[in-house]
Amino acid sequence: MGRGVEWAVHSCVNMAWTPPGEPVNSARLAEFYKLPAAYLNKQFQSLVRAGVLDSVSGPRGGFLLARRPENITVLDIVLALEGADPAFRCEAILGNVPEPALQENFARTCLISQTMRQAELAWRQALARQSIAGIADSMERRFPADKVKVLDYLAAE
Amino acid sequence: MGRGVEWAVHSCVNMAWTPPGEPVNSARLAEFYKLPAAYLNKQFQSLVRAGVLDSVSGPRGGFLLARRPENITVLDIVLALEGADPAFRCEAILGNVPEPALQENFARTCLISQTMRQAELAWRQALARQSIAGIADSMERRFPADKVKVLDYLAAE
DNA sequence: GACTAGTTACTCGGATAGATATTGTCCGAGTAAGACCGG
DNA sequence: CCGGTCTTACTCGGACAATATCTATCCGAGTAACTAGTC
Repeated sequence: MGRGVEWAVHSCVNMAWTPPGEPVNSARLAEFYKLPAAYLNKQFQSLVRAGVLDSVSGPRGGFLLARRPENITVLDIVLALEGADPAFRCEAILGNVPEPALQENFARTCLISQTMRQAELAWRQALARQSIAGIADSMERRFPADKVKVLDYLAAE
Repeated sequence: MGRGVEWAVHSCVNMAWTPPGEPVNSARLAEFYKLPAAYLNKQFQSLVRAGVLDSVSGPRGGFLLARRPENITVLDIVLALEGADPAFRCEAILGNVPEPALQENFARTCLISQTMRQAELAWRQALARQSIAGIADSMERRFPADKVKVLDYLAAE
């Protein structure tokens, strides 16, 4: 899994903390986390294309959540950055076997493919259960001062 | 996920079908599935290092399951080929933030890392539930003739 | 003081290199089978 | 005919390229804010 996922989730949590409608400067975020600014920017572009973020150009521009944080899941972010295709692609190598009879049987009910799909489904469901709002709320409840500090840092200067 | 996983699982199922103690020729398997022989061989080497397969050198050599197929799960194969490290590596970028107070708080209970770990755990559990024996049995029960054909092809010539 | 036009600086966006992991290939070390020879 | 030795061919094993993907960087297009000038 790409490392940009971690950055993106943290960034989205911060965006959930900022006042709605107010964009967050991506360079400032990168500085905050000591990340390569241009690359973080590139990751955000993928999120914009996926409809997770909106972008604002020009001075005092930046990125902001495209919808309410309750409706953005960790899965949305992962799929936006890693691609929506399943990690396990069944190439149906059993369709290549010399016996035509086997081709039909195997292709229809490839148990391996089924197993992989079930596992990946469980993985996606676990990620889909966690929303950005949920993470942001939990963090805020545990460490109330932190949200203020983050916002101060992003707003300062 | 590497494509070798699919090959390896299919191959292990076939090995579960062959008489115990009898190695399967890897080149013959590759020919059966129309796969690059040398690369399949390379994948098997990883499985040998992981203790999933045993290898037999020399004429009439090949690979065979290192333990009973009931005790080999799909997860074993995936971890052997993809590495046992979790796909999501928490780089603890929150440990880089300028505020020392935040470092401590976040590092201890990084909810994002927790979410990712839970998801991956669910994924692994799903894969660990399926054993090679289970897949082989299901296939055989559904299409009894197939096992015979596969064994014939591998044994022929 | 308020409005408008022009300038400026800032931010996203995609196009462009570099690093890393994956995929694929090749040849040598070791081995077991089979051939050959002698008893 | 049987046993032992030697040769031989076969298979794994790891070292070596090619390719794709991920990571990182740079500069241009577009935009909103700011400035200056005018009414």
